[in-house]
Amino acid sequence: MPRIARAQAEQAIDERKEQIKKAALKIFAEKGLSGTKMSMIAEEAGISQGLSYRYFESKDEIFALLVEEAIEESRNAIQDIGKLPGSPIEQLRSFTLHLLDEDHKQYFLLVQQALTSEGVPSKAREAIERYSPQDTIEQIIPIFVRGQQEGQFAEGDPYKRLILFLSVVNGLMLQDAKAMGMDWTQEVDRLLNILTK
Amino acid sequence: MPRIARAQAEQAIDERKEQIKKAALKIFAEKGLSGTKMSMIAEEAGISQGLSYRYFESKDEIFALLVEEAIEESRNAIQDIGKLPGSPIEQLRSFTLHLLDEDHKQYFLLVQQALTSEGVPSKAREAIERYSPQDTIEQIIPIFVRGQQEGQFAEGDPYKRLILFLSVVNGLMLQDAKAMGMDWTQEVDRLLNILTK
DNA sequence: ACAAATGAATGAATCGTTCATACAATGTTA
DNA sequence: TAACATTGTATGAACGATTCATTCATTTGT
Repeated sequence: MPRIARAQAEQAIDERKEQIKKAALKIFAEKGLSGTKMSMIAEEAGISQGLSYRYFESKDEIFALLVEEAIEESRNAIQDIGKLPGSPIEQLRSFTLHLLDEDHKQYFLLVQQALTSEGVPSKAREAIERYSPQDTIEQIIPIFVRGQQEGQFAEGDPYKRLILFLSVVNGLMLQDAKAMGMDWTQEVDRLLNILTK
Repeated sequence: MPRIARAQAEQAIDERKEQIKKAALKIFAEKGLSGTKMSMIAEEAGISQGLSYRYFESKDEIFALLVEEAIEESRNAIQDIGKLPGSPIEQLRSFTLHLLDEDHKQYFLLVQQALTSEGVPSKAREAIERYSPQDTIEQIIPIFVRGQQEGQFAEGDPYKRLILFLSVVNGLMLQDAKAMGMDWTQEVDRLLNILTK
């Protein structure tokens, strides 16, 4: 077989894999591990029932793979936040908008699902334990504290404030995912009012 | 059988029913219809697998019964809100605290589950259609509008604002139900910042 | 020819529901 | 009061319908 054809074939395979993963991510994020049926993924991807198994070993493999990617993504998103330009409020604002952004939203929700579901594959469990969302909060705390020192943010326990805030964001995403697709990105400033004074 | 003994027996039956319903409500609110197994209800109630069926026809019957009760509750809670003393903010504050109150929280979540689950028993579906949470918002809108006129609340489409607010409250409850039981009631004023200016 | 794709078929697991059995409380008889 | 009978309550193992991940015989496209 010629090199070129082989390379093309491999690329086609990768594209299919991506297509399936993208569909799976959407459903997993919304419905959780046990709530997602392979048939749903197939339908979302526009392929037949069985085809996923040409590209992946099992449902669990897909889930674990996505969780690992989600964590990787999350890690990247957070590393940058402190280096963003602007005041603490603007930094948090960018970060929140980033979270609410379609792709990241799904990753975020996926990790939530992995945290609250039963029977999560061990591969995924380990990945989460290695980098828990607890760490997310601890990364953001310095920004919040700086905001307090500069007088923009309300006083009080930063940890508790941020938990509240992230819970709200999380809840909003879930709500959004289920019910009508309202666009909350316009309302981020209202949400930030929870933190400011 | 003497009157007295019979009356006692009937009361015992009612108590058992309540015990089972209470357990079921807790689990249904948290896990939804299909997420709740009869075994979970039994465990929560501290009884054996099969006993629920001496007191209820089926899982669906229990669910539908609870949904009807929840709607009844909800209707009552909302009727009063306009008559509460104080400014619009204080009225909304009372209302929110009321929602977050343990029992009502579970009813509130149950209705949400009924709204977003598949395969909801027709009895429950009809009850919800008769009195949807849409109405909840419409009942609250006058209060919000008054708040806007008096300058306490931010400008903008009241409907959208309240959807946002209730979504946030809802999300918080779900979060709360899943993760550690943090007490958010202290944070209600922060949440109300979403609505005020 | 051959890989890609299909979707019906499989079979294991899940879970609502039932049922044979045990138990406790009350009633009956002597 | 003691022995027995009766009734309603509770258990948890077993049943059977259904669901769903996975497989595979077949078709499609190149």
